[in-house]
Amino acid sequence: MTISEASRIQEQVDPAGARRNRDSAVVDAIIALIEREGIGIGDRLPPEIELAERLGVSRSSIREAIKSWQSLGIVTRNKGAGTRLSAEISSRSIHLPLTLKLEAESLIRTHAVRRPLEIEASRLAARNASTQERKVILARMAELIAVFEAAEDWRPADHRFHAAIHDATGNPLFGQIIWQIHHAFHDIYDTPFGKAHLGAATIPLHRPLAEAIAAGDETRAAAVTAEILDIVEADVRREMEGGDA
Amino acid sequence: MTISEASRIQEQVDPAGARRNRDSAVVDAIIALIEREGIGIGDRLPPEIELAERLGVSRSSIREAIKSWQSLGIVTRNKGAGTRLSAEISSRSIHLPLTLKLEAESLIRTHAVRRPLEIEASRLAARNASTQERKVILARMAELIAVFEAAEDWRPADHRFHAAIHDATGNPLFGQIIWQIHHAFHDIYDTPFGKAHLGAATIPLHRPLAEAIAAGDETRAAAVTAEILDIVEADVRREMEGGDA
DNA sequence: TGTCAAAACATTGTCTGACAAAGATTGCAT
DNA sequence: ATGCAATCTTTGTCAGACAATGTTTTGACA
Repeated sequence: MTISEASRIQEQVDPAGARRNRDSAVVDAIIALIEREGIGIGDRLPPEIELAERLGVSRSSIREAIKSWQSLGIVTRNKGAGTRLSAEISSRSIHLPLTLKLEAESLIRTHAVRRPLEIEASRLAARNASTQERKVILARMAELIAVFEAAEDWRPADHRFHAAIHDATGNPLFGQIIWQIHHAFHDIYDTPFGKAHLGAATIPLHRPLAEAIAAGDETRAAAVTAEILDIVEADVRREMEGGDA
Repeated sequence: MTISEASRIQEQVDPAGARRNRDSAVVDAIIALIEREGIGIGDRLPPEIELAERLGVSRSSIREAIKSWQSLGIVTRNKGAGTRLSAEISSRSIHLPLTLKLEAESLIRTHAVRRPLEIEASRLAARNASTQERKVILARMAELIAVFEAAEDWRPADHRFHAAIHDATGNPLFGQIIWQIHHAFHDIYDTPFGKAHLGAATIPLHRPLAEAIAAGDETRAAAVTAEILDIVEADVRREMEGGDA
């Protein structure tokens, strides 16, 4: 028995363990393969035909398994280009799909959820950030303000700044949830309400926020974050009314 | 042209509007069909073959479209029995798939996210609840304490109590997100850490919480909620260390 | 006539094979 | 080297078949 034969057998979908439907077994087998080969975010998965051969199932089954990952945002597929991993996945990943109804109120409601999360994230970052992470936050703040004053599009820099705060909480869930909430809406309106850059008035406030976190002042970090979010919410409400009228 | 022919044409997937991939077009077409036929939660969808014929695409395409709904928890499929809608879906639904990594820290991390959401929910409930909703919260609290003092399983009553608070926020997202987070973990450990009823010590605190919300005292509602969550978190940490040792 | 088991049917699950569409790569001419 | 065309690779869609498993109907029997 050659090595490749042995590995092929090891890779095959376990038919005995398929007390659930085969689909779960295929998903598990692909996850195991991903872990074994060390495929990370941005890397390509093997093509469907190869997966089908190695796992001993048909291409349809592979497609259906990967299809579910696509809708969960774990992979992106492109004709001719292959399938790439866009989020971490492992046997210990779980997925909680939220379905919510998009209505006039949705943006405000989403904001109401984001608000306590962002405030808590700022507080935790002020408490838990390492020296290195505090430096990164200050640096991102400097970049953001520079871009803003140059009158360029400051939103990418804004995202990087807030991502640095989320990283510094020591709890990746904050970043994930906030990012996904943002992402879900970004999918729908590319720029919400046309070209309005909501929250531009908050940019100067990002300096005291960064400084409060860097100084470990939880209370002040939370207060400034609340202030920023209030301004953004006011902007959103104004745009909504303006759009309706 | 017969009526059935006309409706068939009306139903067909619009090939011109398929600037995105066809899959989105198929999904949109099925959603339109669901809305037109008034299919609600628990109802059966037409069989795949019929959908394929009516929408003018192959059964594989139908399957892949519905597959993505399955992974999002919108439908459940059963061999021989058909496909049933298990969540509301409309052209105005959006889906927020969260993927999180399950590790030793997960329960604590999840709790850290739940904490600000629950506190904010209590605050909003105290501010926004209608008279009727305040009555419901008090009633649920009374039930909970009765069950607890009878030494029965109080967790269902606990869920109903907190669900009443979430309902009273006026923002369904709080209830959805908290419930789904809870549900995701419930899927994995049926009872976390065996039969331990974490947070039993918090039940007496539910009375002042309900009363604070009923009285509209935001500050006190938030404070009591924080106290409850602190006790639960301490319980979780104790169990985790006990389990490791 | 009522009940229960078996047969027929309906519906999703999987497989095979084929071609289309579009990105990636290669090789050639300049 | 560069640009362009041909070729290859990979995902997307289609068609048809059979398997697996609920659901409904039928029919025998008490």
